[in-house]
Amino acid sequence: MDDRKLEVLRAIVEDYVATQEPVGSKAVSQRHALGVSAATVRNDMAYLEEAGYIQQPHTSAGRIPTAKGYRLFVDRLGKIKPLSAAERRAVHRFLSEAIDLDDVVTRTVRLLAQLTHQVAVVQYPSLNRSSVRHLELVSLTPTRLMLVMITDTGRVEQRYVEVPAELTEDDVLDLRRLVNEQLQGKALADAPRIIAGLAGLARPELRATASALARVLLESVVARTEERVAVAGAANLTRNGNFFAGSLRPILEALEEEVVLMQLLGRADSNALLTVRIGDENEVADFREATVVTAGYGPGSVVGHMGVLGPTRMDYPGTIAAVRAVARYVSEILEQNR
Amino acid sequence: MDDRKLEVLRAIVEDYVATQEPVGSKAVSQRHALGVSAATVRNDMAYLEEAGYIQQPHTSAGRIPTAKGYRLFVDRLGKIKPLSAAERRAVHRFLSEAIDLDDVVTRTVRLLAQLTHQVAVVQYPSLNRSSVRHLELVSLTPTRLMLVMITDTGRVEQRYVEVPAELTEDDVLDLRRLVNEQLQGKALADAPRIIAGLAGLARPELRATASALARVLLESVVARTEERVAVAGAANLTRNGNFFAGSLRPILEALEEEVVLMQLLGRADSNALLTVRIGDENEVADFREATVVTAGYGPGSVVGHMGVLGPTRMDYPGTIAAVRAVARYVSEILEQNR
DNA sequence: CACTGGCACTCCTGGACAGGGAGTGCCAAA
DNA sequence: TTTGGCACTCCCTGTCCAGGAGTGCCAGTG
Repeated sequence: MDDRKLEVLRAIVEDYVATQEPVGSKAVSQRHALGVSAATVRNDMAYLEEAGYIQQPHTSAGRIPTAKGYRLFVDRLGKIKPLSAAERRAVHRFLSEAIDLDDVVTRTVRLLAQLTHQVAVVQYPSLNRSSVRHLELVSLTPTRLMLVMITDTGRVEQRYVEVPAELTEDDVLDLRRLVNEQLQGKALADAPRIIAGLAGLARPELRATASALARVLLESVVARTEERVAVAGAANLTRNGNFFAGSLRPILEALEEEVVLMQLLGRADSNALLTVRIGDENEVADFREATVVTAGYGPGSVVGHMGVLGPTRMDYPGTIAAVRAVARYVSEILEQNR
Repeated sequence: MDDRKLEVLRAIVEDYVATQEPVGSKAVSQRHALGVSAATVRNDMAYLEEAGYIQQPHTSAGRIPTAKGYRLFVDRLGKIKPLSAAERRAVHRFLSEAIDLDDVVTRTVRLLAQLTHQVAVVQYPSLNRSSVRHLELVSLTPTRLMLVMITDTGRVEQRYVEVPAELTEDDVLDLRRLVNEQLQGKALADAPRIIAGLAGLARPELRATASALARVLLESVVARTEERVAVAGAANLTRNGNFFAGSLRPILEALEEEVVLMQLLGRADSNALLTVRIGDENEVADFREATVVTAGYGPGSVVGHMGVLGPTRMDYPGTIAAVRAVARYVSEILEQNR
């Protein structure tokens, strides 16, 4: 494949992204300094179409890139355009004002939506890869406890525990000491094993209570694990004239399904720094017309993913840069809070 | 105003809500057993239009209700149609499976969206009207604490506290005892006053630390107070053919602005059990074409509001019934968790 | 051999226009 | 007060036509 043909493809992608209209040979030869005439561009375009990189919505219309064309653009042509210094400062400032972990996630998702003008999705740090920092037991009534678990990513989970017998202050202290001794510093992935043996270690008269506690602990470790996601920027779906072929309906519905969102982000179990899934490359049926750009984040190892969802005709260099930059800053912040 | 005229208005509202098309005199006289001819209905319609209850999109079209018409319908004509027994059971079951307060809110908002086929908004229980049940201090590093506040509505707030001096275990115990002694059981509304005096009560060598702690406490009591809202069912905006005149854009944007949502729900500072704001009655400009049905909820006193947002041409009896029923169940659940 | 200008062809788009239909307002009669 | 009749208005749909943009192909040129 010719160098010039690649340039023609780039021109088509860039113009189409900018104008949202099929781009013709004349426009390409004029607006991009290729040094050849429109007729030559036409020949190249015929080749590119034959090869499946571009297509015509109908005869006598200009060309638009196919998913395969965008893929080539992303892989070989798109230089990532870094954020401006001002943008970087703004990102940094905004994120460093966060008051707790939830706030970091909330701010991140808004920031991504705003920077990219697209729908942003951020996964809350997965519990799986974090470890227990502290467990707190608070007695509410004699037969009711509140269990609060704090992880090293700063996440807090709380649960009510109904216990079978009345507890004294000392009982609660005992239990608190026990669970902390056993679980503090342990990875959540290992927790279920440890929790299973918990009841056996308690004083005989506290066995029943300890096993009720163990049951709830297990739930809160296992059940809610990496379920939560934050979404922002749904309004951006209406930019550029409702880009999704049909209605917004299925997209808006999918955006409220946590399971779907997890698929969207999560399949990137790869540790790749950044993933771009274009059109058909998406496994989620509703997003076959969309592009998803995701990145992992976390202090050292990856504890979650974030990304944006937009039309295949998106500004790839800009979007990729934004996602990458934000993921890095968030990772830094988590690192500091370690 | 004639009884029959009211019946005509009801017929117009019901048919328009059902079909989404202007309704003509013939349809009214045929489908609703009024026992009069179309010509008579036409006379009544002329009157209703004169009085501002209905209007014509253009000459030679049927009539559609105005906001004033809906208002009359709601006030005088709409018998609320209660949920079916099956629905009530489903609501109860779904809500009682919630595992903590956040989960109650999440489930509630989804439930409302599903029951009403509209956009649902639920305010997290306001901190203002709740009181402190327990404060927990966990030392993370010698100069860093985590503060966890548990309120009697079951809400948990966490914050990091950077302290100026290194703390021993005993120091932390001391501080924990102090803040709990002072704040436990106190209403959050009274908390700022108490917090102000906190530093003065600490041992001299802990003064600086106590005042850092007080500062953070104050923030977490005041700042985040009743800021959070949950939204669900945005996809329902696309039902019935994009009901909002213009694009969905401003609506979707408004739904991501917590401030706007609070206005939407909050203005109902009235303790009215249920509020219906139709069209212009809404103070938020973006929702002038919409109807908002809200209800307060809480154990005994109102601690938050919930509601749905939909087109003025909504199924009022059904929607009102659903909002009322859900608000009641949620209140019951909070009551139990007291 | 690659590039270029010219030309006929295709197909979308928007405006103009007419016919059909639904609904109204008014009037005279019961 | 109600009713049937009738003329009128206006929207909606489909058709037609001209204009425009873009293409493919071909023959000519360096």
